[in-house]
Amino acid sequence: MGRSPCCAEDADVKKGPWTPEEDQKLLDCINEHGHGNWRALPKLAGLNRCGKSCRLRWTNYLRPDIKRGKFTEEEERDIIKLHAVLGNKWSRIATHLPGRTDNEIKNYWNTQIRKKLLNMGIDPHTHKPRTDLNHLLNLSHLLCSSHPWDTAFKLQVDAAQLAKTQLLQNLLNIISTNFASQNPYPFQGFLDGTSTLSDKQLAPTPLNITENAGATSQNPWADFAGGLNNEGKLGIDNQSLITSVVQTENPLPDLVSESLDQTSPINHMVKMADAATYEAWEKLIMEDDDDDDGSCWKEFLDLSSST
DNA sequence: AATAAATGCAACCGCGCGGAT
DNA sequence: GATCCGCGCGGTTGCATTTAT
Repeated sequence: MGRSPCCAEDADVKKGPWTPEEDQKLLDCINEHGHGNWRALPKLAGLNRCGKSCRLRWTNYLRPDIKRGKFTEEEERDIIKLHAVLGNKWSRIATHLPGRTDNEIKNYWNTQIRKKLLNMGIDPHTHKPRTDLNHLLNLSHLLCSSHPWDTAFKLQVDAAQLAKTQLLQNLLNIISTNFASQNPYPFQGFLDGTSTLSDKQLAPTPLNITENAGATSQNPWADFAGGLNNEGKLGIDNQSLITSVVQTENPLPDLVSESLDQTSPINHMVKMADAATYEAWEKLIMEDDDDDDGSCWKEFLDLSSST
């Protein structure tokens, strides 16, 4: 025979929100006896609750090391980076964010980050650009003709902000171009040195903001230098931004998707990847984050929330 | 001010893994 | 080796609060 059933099978245990009295009982009990055996704990604490419910209350709310309050930008970046490698492994992600619970991170992802990524044109499942045309059209619409800076306003708009917006638009152009040519990894060339973009394409070219703002470029990089300085050179913010974007795309293995095609070879590879591989990627990402000033995600998230 | 809709979050549900019997 | 269950996890639900109309 195995063990006896948990929670005394359909016992009339209380469910729903915890009262302060219940919290105190649970705290007192754990302080006195620890929480080695969740099943036995409710009885020990004098609680009419399932052990599972007690464990959840402790890990998600009562634990003394839980950090309360809003997520910082750094935490947000870490979550995004880790999610790109680990997928919805919230508990694994939580191990890199001291004081945050998996439940809290999961909720934050679903309510905040997910929306931001979608607004940025990034698929939150794959961390790759969204390819549906409707979205690209909507984003382009937002960035271009219908935007308030269509007329005199654009003469006054902050040049750096405009540069960022144009950069995003150009990135979308590149992405859509590469997708159109069946290239699922638009930044792969930067990784292996076989970039399909020439130095000429990458080089900044002068741009008349008043004429070109909102125009759709045939060459994705041709008017990349929007918002540049008087010499027509790319501003340092944009240089670091594009570098960050490329670097952020590069270090990752095939990204984890929640909706992987079960028959695809890639999915098979993902399944076969051993835990050590992912741990190595986790480590790499977190180390990379130490060296990174975080400008990439911050810029993107700021930009996203301002549109 | 009243109501509806949207949002955020705590808690529950169900499943899989691994250990105990 | 087979069976059973504790535990932890990810997904989902439901309620309270906030925002929009």
